[in-house]
Amino acid sequence: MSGMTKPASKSLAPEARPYHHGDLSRALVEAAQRILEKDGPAALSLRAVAREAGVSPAAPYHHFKDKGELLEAVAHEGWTALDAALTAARQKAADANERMTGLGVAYVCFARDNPAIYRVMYDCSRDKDSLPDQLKDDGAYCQVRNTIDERSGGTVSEIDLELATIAAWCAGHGLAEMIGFKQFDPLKEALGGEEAFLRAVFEHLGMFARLDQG
Amino acid sequence: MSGMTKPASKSLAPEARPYHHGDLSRALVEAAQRILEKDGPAALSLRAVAREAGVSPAAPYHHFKDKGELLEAVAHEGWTALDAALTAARQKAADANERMTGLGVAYVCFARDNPAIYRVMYDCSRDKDSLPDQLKDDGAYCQVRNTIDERSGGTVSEIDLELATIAAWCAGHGLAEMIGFKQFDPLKEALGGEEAFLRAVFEHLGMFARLDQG
DNA sequence: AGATAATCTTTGCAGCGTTTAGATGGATTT
DNA sequence: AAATCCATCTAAACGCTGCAAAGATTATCT
Repeated sequence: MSGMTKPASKSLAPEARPYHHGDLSRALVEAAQRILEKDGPAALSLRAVAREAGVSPAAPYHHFKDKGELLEAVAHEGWTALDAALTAARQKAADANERMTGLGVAYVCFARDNPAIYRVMYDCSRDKDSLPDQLKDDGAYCQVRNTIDERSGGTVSEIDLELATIAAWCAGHGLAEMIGFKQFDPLKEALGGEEAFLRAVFEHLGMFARLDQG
Repeated sequence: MSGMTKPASKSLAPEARPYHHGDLSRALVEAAQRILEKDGPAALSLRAVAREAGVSPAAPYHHFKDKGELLEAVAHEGWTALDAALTAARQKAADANERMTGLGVAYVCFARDNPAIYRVMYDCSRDKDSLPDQLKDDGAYCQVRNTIDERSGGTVSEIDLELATIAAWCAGHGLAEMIGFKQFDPLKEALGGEEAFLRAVFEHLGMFARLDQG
C-alpha cells in the first residue's frame, strides 16, 4: 500500500470508473442512443439513461438542465446524421430529377431505419415550434433547397424556391411518418418493394409541377 | 326517510353522483377531450382524466383495459370530426381542382385548430402501425381518393389512384405537423396569411402532375 | 497547502400506470 | 320479497418516473 494505490485501482478494475467520469455528457447521449435503438422511445427515461451510463439518477442534471435538454442533444446528432445521409444520396444521383427523387427516398429510408431517433428529432422540434437552425446553414433543409434550385437552373424566385422546398420537405416527413403503415403493404408488393413504392409516391407528388409551368 | 330517499338524494345533490355512474366510458372520453383542449397532450394522464370525471384512479380500468385504449376512443372521435370537416370542405368547392386544394387546406386547418387531438390520432396509429379502418369505409381517406378520382374523370388506374391519394395524404400530414413552425412565419406574411400560404404549398405539390401526363 | 468550484451520490417528494382486494348496489333468480 | 350474482366503483399498494436539496468527493486554481 505505498504510492501505487490510485493507478492500481484503475488498472485492476477497469469497469469501476473514477468518481469524476471524464466526459459524462457524451456518455449520456450515447447511452440514450443505445436505449433508443434497443427498446424504442418509450423506454427512454432519464433514469434509464443514467443506469445505462453507470451513474446515479441525479448525475445527468449536472450536464443537462432537464430531460428535454438531453433529448435535444440526441436530436442534434440525429439531424447531423440525416444531413450526412442526404449528402451521400445527392452525390450518387445522375441527373437533376433523379437527384431530387433520390433525396426523398434517402430521407424516408433514414426515418425507417432510425425510427426512434427520428421521433425524438421531431418531438423536440414540436416543443420549440421550429426546426433546428442547424438545418438552414448548409444542413439537410438547405440541401433540398439547393437541389431544387439547381434543377430549375437558378431561375426560380426566392418565394417559389422556398415554397417548393417546404412542399417537398412536408411530403417527405409525412411519408416518413407513415412508411411503416400496414395499409401500404399491398402497394409495396405490387410495385416490387418498398423503395420502388417510395419512388412512385414521390413521382406522383410532381414537386416541380408549378416551377415547370411558371 | 320513507320511500323517497333515492330520488331525494339525486335531486338535492346533483353533483354527488350515484355510486354507479351510468355512462362512465362516455364521461371519461369527454373528460379526456376537455383536458386535451385545456392543457395539451402532456397533461393527459389517466389519473387526471379520472379526476376530471370525478371518479377514483382505478375506475377507468373497468371500461378500458389500459390508457392506450382510452386514447384510442378519443382518437376515434377525432377521425370522425376530421371526416366531417373534409366533407364540409368538399361540398363548398366549385371545380375539381379547387375541391382538391380545399380538402388539403381543410385538413391542415383541422390539425391547427385541434393540435392535441390530432397528435393523439397519429400517436395511436403509430402504435398500431396502421391508420384506422374507419378511414377506408367512406371516411376521410376515402374522401380524398374519391375527389382525386372525380377530377381525373374516373379514367385513372387503381394503382395510380391509390398512389396519388397516399401522396396527397402524406403531404397534408407533413404540413399539418409543421404548420405552426416559426420558419414559415415570414412566408405566411409575404403571401398574405396562413391560408394563402397553405394554398401556395399545395399548389406547388401539383398532386396531379403524373395523372395529367399519363 | 488550502480554498474554491465542479462533479457525483444519497435521500426524498409528488405524480404516474397498473394491480389487488374489498365495498356498493342494480339486475336476476328463486 | 329475499337471496344471489355480477358489473361497477373505491382504497391501498407497488414500482416506476422527473426532479430538487443536501452532502460527499475530487480536480483546479491561488
